Amino acid sequence: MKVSSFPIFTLKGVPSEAEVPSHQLMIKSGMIRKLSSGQYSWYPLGYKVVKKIEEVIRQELNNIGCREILMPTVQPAELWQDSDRWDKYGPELLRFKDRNNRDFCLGPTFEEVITDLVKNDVSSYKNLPINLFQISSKFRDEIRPRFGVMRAREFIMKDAYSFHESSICLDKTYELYKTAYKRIFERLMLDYTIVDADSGNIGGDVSHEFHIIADIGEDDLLLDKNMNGMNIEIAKVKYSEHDLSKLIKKSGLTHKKGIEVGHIFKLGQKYSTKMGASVTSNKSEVIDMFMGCYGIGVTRIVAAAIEQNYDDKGIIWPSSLSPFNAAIIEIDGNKNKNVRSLAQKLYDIMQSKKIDVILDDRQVTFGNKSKDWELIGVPNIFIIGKKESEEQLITFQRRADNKKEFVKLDDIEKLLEKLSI
RNA sequence: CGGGGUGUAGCGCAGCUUGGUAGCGCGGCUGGUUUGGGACCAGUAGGUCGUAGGUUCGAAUCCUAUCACCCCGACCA
Repeated sequence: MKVSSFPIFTLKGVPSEAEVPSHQLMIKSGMIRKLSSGQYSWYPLGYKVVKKIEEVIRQELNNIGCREILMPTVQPAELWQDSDRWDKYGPELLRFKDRNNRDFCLGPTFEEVITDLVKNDVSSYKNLPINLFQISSKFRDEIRPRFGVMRAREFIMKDAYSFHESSICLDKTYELYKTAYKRIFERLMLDYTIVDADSGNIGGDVSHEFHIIADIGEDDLLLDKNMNGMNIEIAKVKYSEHDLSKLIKKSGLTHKKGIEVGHIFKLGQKYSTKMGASVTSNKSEVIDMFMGCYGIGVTRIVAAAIEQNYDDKGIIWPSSLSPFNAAIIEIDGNKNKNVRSLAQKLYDIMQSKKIDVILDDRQVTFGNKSKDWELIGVPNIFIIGKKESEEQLITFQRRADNKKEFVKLDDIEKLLEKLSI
């Protein structure tokens, strides 16, 4: 792609409303713009990162037999009344009426809709287990939206649901998701940990949270040397205040801040019983289905990843998340034909190798382009100016350490292979 | 919802104390010179001063109400 057809909107300054690094950098690099409190539009640059995360999730869930669906964002109140959550969920459930005065809400989560969906089509144990997921916008009228997309009111979440005839089958599937989640966060190259958690509003008895460790995290975690542990919420329930501080001292637990990016629950029969989602077993018994649900905060991961990967110049994307694998900066390409043709040549080579590359063909000075791509955080930057074009060289800058080196054009394919981008 | 704070040009801000009809930097546009680290010169466009009401001859400035946004707490991916 070329910048002439891929608009980027970097800023020199940053709006005063952004406090944490990820929020500032996302605005400054032009990934997002605020529409209203907790609501953001995604420009191509930011949305590409979202898509990369979605694709990893999609692949790993498909690998465990989970299939993608899409459900409506606007949900009828009746379903929520069936599950008893219409009254229990609280004001973060945004409610409104349609023209016929019927009550609706914007979906913050989809247990009701999916249970209703599946119960109408599944009546035999022979159809189970079933695993379905969607990646879609959720709306929660948060008490206090914060830190940009970190805690937004409208956000993209992957939510998966499983249905079983027995708790044993649910247990097995739950472990399957846990493994898939580990693979997802490893592929995204993020520093994460898994903790025992409180299942909160969603319900159920067993749950684990996946956290990205970061100072601005909103959750308090107690972790041992192997980074295993629990959310402090759970610890408070399990132990008294006194026992807790004793336990922390004795077992050498450390207190870290985490950003919750994934949460898996064993729901059991909570929703199936309330909503009448049952199947007939091989012994002709009617059984309420056992359910699990499994969430990943897609847009939150974008912010969390930046919190773990930035310096004073900007974002430093892990290759798994970067909107582009490589950026080519041409210096004065509008006037210098040799520069332009060398840049085009490198661009063609990369395209033929299926490298996701952006060529900066704007009519701005080198300093502007350089600052922009360092800010945007593309891991591999290639610079072509007068010197390079005369000597058939390319300057290669690695964003991680900003070191530059000359590479002969003849050696460029070797370099690209070495970088495996 | 409680506490704190901010609303003036696309962004960052000054002006408000002590009322006199809006300014600076960045950005934008035009022309020219530039292009290896956010260039320079000249010109130019852009503002219901968050909104409504009040006080006054006169309000960005004083008063009242209201809205929006940000930060600290309780909720969550």
